[in-house]
Amino acid sequence: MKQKEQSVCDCDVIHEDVVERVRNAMPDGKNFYDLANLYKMFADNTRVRILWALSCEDMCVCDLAVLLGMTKSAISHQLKSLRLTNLVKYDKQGKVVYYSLADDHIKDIFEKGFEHIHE
Amino acid sequence: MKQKEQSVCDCDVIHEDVVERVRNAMPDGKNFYDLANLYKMFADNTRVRILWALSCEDMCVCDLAVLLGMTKSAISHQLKSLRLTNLVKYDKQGKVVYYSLADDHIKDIFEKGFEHIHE
DNA sequence: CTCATAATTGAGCAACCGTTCAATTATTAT
DNA sequence: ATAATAATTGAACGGTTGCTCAATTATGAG
Repeated sequence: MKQKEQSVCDCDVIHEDVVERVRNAMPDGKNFYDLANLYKMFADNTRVRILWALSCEDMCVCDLAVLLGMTKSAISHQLKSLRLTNLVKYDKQGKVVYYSLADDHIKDIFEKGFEHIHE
Repeated sequence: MKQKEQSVCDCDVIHEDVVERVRNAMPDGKNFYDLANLYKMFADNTRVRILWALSCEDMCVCDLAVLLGMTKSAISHQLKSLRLTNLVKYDKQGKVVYYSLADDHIKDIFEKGFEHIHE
């Protein structure tokens, strides 16, 4: 049995071969960071409903607020997060800002999720 | 222009037809709640790495701790969350508990995620 | 039985997150 | 210019969350 490999870990390796194989196959840390950040956007009840609504039709902040029974401010804050992670884009026409999904294949992520919870 | 439809909302409907259509197509609230909870499990750097590692090979708590450079306690806490949401299952053999993905199609969720961040 | 080790557990704490509230910007209409 | 409205913004508050730490359970070895 081998000594611990990282100072932060409090135990010995039990299956050194397994750990080595998985470690070698493991993508770079940045990938997981980005992946977790992507899923964070789907991990909130408000955001996931906004994204789903936009997968139906483009909508403005007011319409989303009415649809979800929330304030424009709350919706706007969430839309900002979604903008910063490039999940939605916007189109200002006069006073009204129309939001839409940044790319169609975001719907695929929904589908996979719904598939999983309906089993 | 129509009056606000829910007391919590602070504005009028701009596109009544859009809101109506989306509202009618919208799945039940419970679906979004479950969906958000599912994605929450992928929305943390530690959990997403655990899930990915388990998609490679079954592993015990110690191995995961060594692989990720974390304490057994931290890993065990996260595995509990993953157990409670039915994403992983475990198999105790003597003192060692082996964890594995609850079902193979969890990998599909990864694929969709990686597809999106690599564009 | 006693000891070592794998794993779990609960309390506590710091960091993060989502909403509210009030103020502000931008645009249109009068 | 003034008023009204769509939207954004930043601070603040309360709730949640992920890790640490110490204690505990469970199993196997000597």
